[in-house]
Amino acid sequence: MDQSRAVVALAALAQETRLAVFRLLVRAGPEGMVAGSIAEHIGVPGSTMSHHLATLERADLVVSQRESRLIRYTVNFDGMRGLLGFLMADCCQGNPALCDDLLSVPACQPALAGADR
Amino acid sequence: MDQSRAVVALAALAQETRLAVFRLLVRAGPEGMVAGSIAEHIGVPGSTMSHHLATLERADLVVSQRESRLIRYTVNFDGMRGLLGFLMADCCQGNPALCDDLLSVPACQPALAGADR
DNA sequence: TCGATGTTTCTACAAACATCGAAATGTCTT
DNA sequence: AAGACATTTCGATGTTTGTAGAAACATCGA
Repeated sequence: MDQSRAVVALAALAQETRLAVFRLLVRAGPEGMVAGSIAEHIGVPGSTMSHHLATLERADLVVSQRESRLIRYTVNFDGMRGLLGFLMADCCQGNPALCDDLLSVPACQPALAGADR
Repeated sequence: MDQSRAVVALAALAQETRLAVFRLLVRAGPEGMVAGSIAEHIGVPGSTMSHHLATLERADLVVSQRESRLIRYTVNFDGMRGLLGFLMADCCQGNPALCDDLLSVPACQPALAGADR
C-alpha cells in the first residue's frame, strides 16, 4: 500500500452510494451479493451501480466473480486491512504505549445499540 | 457517526496532501505540529495548507489549539475510531468468527520494513 | 439461433473541488 | 501604537466526479 493507492481506496469510500454498498457487503460477509441485488437494495439504476462497483474494485476494496449471468461482489478484507494499516503506520512515533488503546476498534461487533454510533 | 459524517471524513482523507498531513500527525502523536511547520514539511503554500487543515478539522479527524501566534494541530483519535468502527459495523452479519482476525490491524506498529507496506 | 436477463461501456453535463496569490485577521514585541 | 510574524479568508481558474439513459456485450434457456 502506498500513498496514491490509499487515496484511491479512500476516494472510493468517500461517496454516499459507494459507502453504503461497501457497508452492505461488509455485513453480507464472505457470501457477498450479486450486482443486481446490490443495485436493488441501494436503489440506484444498474448502470450507476456498475460504475460504482468498478470504482470499488479498482480500489481493491471488493472483488468480483462471475457466476454464469450474475456477478457476485464480496469485500476484500485484505485490501481493507492494508488501508487501515497504512493510515495508522508509525502511530505516535511507533510508541504503542502512547495510543494503542485509542484504536481498539470494535471490529466485527454489532453497531452500538440505538443510533448509528 | 452516521453515513454522511463518515463520507465527510473519508473525503477529507481521500486527497494526497491531506492524507500526507494526517499521517504526519499520526506519527507526531499527541504532541501534534503547528500549522506552519506542517506546511513546510509537506511543501505547500500556507494558504493551501490552511484550507486542507480546515477540511480535516471539519471532518473531526484533527483538532486545533491556539498557542499564542501558532496553531497546533493534533490527530483526533476518537474521531478516527468512530470512523473505523462505522466502516466495520456488523461485519459478517455480526459474527466475528467469520472475519475477526481479518481486521487485526497492526495499530501503532512501525510500518513493515522495506517499502511503505 | 432467438429472445430474455444481467451487467458494462459510452456519452454528456452539472456540481464539487484543489490550487495559490493577495488581502485581511489575530497576536506578539518593543 | 507600530511593525513583524503566523494563519486564515477571499477570489478566480482549471480539473475531477456523480449521474443516468441508450446502446453494446455476455450468458442462459428453449
